[in-house]
Amino acid sequence: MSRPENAQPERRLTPRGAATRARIVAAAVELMYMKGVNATTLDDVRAASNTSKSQLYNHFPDKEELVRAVVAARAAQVLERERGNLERLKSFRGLVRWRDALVQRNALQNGAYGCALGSLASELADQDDRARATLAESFVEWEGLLAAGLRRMRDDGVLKPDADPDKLATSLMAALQGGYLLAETARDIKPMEIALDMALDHVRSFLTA
Amino acid sequence: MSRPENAQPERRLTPRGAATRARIVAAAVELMYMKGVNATTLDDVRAASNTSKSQLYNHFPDKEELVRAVVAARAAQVLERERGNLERLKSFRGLVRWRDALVQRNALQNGAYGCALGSLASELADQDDRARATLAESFVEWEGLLAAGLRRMRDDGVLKPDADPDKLATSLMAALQGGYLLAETARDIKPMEIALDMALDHVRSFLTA
DNA sequence: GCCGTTCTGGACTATATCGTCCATAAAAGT
DNA sequence: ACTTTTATGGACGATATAGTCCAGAACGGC
Repeated sequence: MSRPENAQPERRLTPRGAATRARIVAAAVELMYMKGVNATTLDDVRAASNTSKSQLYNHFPDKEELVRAVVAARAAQVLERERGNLERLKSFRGLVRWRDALVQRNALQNGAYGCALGSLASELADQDDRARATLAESFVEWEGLLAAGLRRMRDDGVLKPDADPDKLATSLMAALQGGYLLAETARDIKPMEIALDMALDHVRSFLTA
Repeated sequence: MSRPENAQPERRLTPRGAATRARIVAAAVELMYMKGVNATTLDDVRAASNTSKSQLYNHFPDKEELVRAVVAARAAQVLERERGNLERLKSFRGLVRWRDALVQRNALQNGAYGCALGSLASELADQDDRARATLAESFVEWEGLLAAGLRRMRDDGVLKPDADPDKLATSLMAALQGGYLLAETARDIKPMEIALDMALDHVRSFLTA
């Protein structure tokens, strides 16, 4: 109650504390991506982050809150990257480059682990409603980046006037997520490429030239 | 070694034993769909199936094997259903009916839990390679049902000769899976409809008439 | 009906995992 | 410099969970 003007930081953090917290979250993000949320124990996180039990519980009241921090961190990270890839999108070639970057990145691990956001969503959506809500917002924002680019293309006359940027963005995102899942399961990038190429073809059908 | 001609049944099962085993698997299938595999405990399964610890371990050496049985059972179930929906597919309208059935079913739970196979795949693909392989085969078979229908359409002149049934099937499956995931996360069927409609539009672009 | 096999109930063990606690160290505020 | 707050290490406790075991009931083959 002493600092009513700022609800966010429950407590003051020294630089050292902030660094520890960041190390914990970074380790948890990585572990939960590779092993899954439920299969990652706090002891795994403690070991990987070179911290101790008291540090974990100093920063997070329980595992659920750590998971939420992981979701928030991962979402911020993915959106940051995608902002870089999409904020200047204004041509079909740009969309192809976007596709290529995602495929290439996923090819490095042969599709393993899937989409950093998608796998969290699949595991958490029916288990933690707050995490689900954050993930839902993140997908909306991600689609929003696509939609904004598509809208620019439409307004520039690259896409026909009847192209619906929002629906196209959702379609692209679904193809991407479905592609990730099939690639992860098959341990083969191919289905992801096919899925994205179909979605791109659909966008292409709205091209003016 | 006494029954080298049949590797499958490790042991004889009485009708009662078979019924118990089926009850265990059915309960586990349901629980793991709703709560996730790792979040489902053997005690949950025991209680839901009205069995005891010894019954669980009489039929499955460990949890991992139960999970594999769950994967196999769910895959068989989904493929059975999809066989019914797709084996007579031979028109675009049939494809639309297929889409509608899936959307309607998923709408009943507002998208919750996602695809019965997809959510298992997401959780298990990087955790149990045998489960992953089974799921990968199941997706291939599911796509195969779609591909067979699309091939019939092409051979009947409904689709143009340059339509690629396999690629179209993979695209449809990716759109379906991505749609499931977005719907599950948003708790809203809409993105699934949009994703499938785009994929159908893509098929439509190969229509002759 | 008898005998061996399968099936069942449930107590029991071992361990993994979450979470608590406290003494001490480090840092910040004044 | 001194006090207060924040950070740390790690022992400890409580519980959840996987897995074992065995005595006895039910069942199938003959």
